[in-house]
Amino acid sequence: MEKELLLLGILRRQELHGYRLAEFIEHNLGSCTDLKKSTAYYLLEKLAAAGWVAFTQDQAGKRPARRVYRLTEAGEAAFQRLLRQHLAAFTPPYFTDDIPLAFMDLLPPAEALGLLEERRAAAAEHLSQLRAAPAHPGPAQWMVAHQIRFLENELLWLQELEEHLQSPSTHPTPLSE
Amino acid sequence: MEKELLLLGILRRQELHGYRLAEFIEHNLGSCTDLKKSTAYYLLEKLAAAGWVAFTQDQAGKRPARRVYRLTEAGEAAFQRLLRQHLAAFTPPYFTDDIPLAFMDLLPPAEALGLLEERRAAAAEHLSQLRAAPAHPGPAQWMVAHQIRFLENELLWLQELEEHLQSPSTHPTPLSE
DNA sequence: ATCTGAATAGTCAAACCTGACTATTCACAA
DNA sequence: TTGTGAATAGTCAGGTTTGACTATTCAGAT
Repeated sequence: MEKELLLLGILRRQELHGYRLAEFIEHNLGSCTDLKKSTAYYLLEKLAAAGWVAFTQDQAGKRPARRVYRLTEAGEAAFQRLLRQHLAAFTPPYFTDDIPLAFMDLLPPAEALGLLEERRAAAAEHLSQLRAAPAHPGPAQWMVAHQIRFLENELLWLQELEEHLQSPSTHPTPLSE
Repeated sequence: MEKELLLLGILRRQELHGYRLAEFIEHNLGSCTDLKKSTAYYLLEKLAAAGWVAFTQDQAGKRPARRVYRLTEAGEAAFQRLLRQHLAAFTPPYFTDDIPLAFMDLLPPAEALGLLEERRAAAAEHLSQLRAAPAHPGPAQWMVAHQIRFLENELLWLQELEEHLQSPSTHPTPLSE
């Protein structure tokens, strides 16, 4: 339900139609969520069916009427409940990028090393993109901060992984001690 | 395609029928992937349609015939290609748990703090579960190691977040400097 | 005045994923 | 030998997500 929570939280601040909402998410939260435009439309209909948002038709000129969504009272209650519930919960994430690590041993160490260096370069690039971002002040601050924190840790981890591949003996194996 | 890569990599080592495959994943990789049994069946059919795996009917007694899947040559080629491609790539993960952070400021700081403490306790619990796991040696070593590394960083980050909530002035705000 | 490409606004079929369900076999206790 | 619960093996309807598509409006170039 986290995506629903996000939509509720945004609509709570200001009423919007689907396109604006999706645009807002893409521009402000693009680095923190994978919610796509078509998913947003889908979820808006679901929220409307649940009575958590309502909409009015906004007929401007001859173009197809836009649905302008706003939070209902039931929606506000749901938002409050979901916010608390999900703030207290911890869900371990799954890293799809980790799957190839399970088969690294099938490659010549030198090749694996080269590929991991590519990966680390991509991660480093991504991190500097994030750091360079317009530093827009807003509710996404903590989300971005966490993402940065995560990436910094990833870079360290990838470096250690590479060091292990270079000289397995002098560097600790994963779960060792 | 990472999930497909995982299935290919497992079938490459040994031919299996759907149930064994799903069981293997659940037991050995449960903490690292969210691949479910029914998804495995779905993907197996997809892989078969693509010609990357083939199956033989294994009729034992009166029970419905089991499909025993094995890697084809095309599957081996695909595996080699996908392994290199995904080992070199970096895909930023999205943390659904971060979404509520965007709305933390709507709660009284004391309440937010309490909820975050719950979250950190859950994360710590999860970490010790992982650490206590049977330390099965296998190809999943690096995946588990990464997960542990990630969780350690998460705990530190949550602690800092809590400290900031307790005394915003003396602890740095997210993107500050 | 008209043309063109970008921005706006949204739809839809197809792909993906999952929980809940069915059905058989097996171990073993009663 | 019969009943019971766990393990085995898989299916399927329904929910979710997405890329690709349509269609309108608008700003500025020609």
